[in-house]
Amino acid sequence: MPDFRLYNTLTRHIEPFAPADGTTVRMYTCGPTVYNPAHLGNFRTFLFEDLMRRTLALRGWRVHQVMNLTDVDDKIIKRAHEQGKSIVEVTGPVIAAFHADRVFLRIQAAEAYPRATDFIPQMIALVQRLIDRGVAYQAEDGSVYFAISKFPSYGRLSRLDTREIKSGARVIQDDYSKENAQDFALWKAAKQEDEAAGAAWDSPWGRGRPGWHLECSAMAMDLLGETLDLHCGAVDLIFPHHEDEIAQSEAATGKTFSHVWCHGAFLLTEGAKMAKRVGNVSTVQGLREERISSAAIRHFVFNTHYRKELNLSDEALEASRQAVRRIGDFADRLGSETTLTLGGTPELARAADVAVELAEAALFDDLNAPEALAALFDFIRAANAELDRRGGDRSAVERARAALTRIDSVLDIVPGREAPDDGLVAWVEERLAARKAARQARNFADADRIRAELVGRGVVIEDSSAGTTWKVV
RNA sequence: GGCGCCGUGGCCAAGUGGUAAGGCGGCAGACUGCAAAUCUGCUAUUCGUCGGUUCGAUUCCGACCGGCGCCUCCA
Repeated sequence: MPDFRLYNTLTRHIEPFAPADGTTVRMYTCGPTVYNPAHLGNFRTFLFEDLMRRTLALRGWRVHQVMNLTDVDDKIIKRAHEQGKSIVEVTGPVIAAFHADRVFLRIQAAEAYPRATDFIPQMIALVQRLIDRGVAYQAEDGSVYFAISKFPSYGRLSRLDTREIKSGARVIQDDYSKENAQDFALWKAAKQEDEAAGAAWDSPWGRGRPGWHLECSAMAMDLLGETLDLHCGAVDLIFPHHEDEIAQSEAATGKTFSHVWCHGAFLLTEGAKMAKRVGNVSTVQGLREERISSAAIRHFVFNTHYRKELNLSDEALEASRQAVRRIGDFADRLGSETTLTLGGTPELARAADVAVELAEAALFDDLNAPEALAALFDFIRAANAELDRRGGDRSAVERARAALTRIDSVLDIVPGREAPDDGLVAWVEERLAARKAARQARNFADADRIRAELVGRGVVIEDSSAGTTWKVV
């Protein structure tokens, strides 16, 4: 069994990883708050989690991933209020857009996408459990808070246990009801707007709604059990969100909430964190309109290690677009009947084996996708050179195909080829026939004119001894 | 102020205590009628700066410079 290692935020070390039961990884990933379409920064995290689940699968484990959809929170209620809608009316279309973007980016579906509003009873039960254990209390304002003073290991994940608010920190809101400024809300007493937006539920503490941290704990434990193998998110969730999840979960169960915590780094634009409040966001929809392919976006994201900040730029995106073009050409070549007929060499088969071995080793070592990409490109160069030799061995070609398929089962960066419509095919074939005749007559002026005509409609041709192939770009 | 991350060729980006993967771009060559694709060669004596440890540091330690993030609800 190959090693599998992950960087655990809890210990700040790369350590061996395996699911507790030896077969299925139970993984919780913090999903979007659905008040606004997710931006590319959000999706960098979801792509990191996609890389995670695919790599776990490559390693041979089953994956049970849960990603929550936060469909009740301050911003959603505010938006509902502004638009005179209920929170459901606000979140419905945003959730649909999220999945559309997710599918476009080839992010595999998680096993479950629970919505916070569908788990209110479980959340209430969790709050009750915490009150019963004496670690939560209802304050004068009707809200229920978690008393961090009752949870000694609070701050272990974020290492901010001796926190003090100093200049430079965001100013804390006055909240007279809490016993301690650092206590966080489990259950928020309903306000007028909450009721109006359909964001209030009955509870033993009166009408109210769940706090943000509470929902993740309640849903994770309900769907995956009280101890998870893995919990993922972006670095900004380390504090307070994940810290608070640990506190309320472990205070309630007395068990470890998650063995391993993994956090992805930010996507930056113009040197600053991409965020709605900074106003420098790029959306998946926007990139689609610029005709940036999902393969190029995946390459761009996976070309940098998930724990390192990544700057979005046109230059980097263009480089990824070209890199992915090369991968696509190679995939086409490898997949063609002609290539199978011409066959490969023993060296081709060997290169395929080496590529798989190196890519797996890289991915299993804390998801080193950049190194896996390097292995893939080494393979592409070696394989192209070997294919030029027409070794005649079909099995070598099949082995190379299998290698590409295996590596791409994680990266999924072979660009898709949309099947051209029949009309275009007929036209291109007629033009190519005319060009062939012109070339045979050594009338290169006409031949080049036809080629320019094809390029004008986005058709690029490639002559080889085996004939002329074409593709739409 | 506290905690933490980062700084590698024109651009993007891996990496190791023993002398720098890969991609994009560029240059030259092969192939081609010309292209395209592909292949071959070249493109960092050097890894922010200055010290220290070491036989040896880009990799460990310290200082400094520069960039970024978190410090209560932001992926």
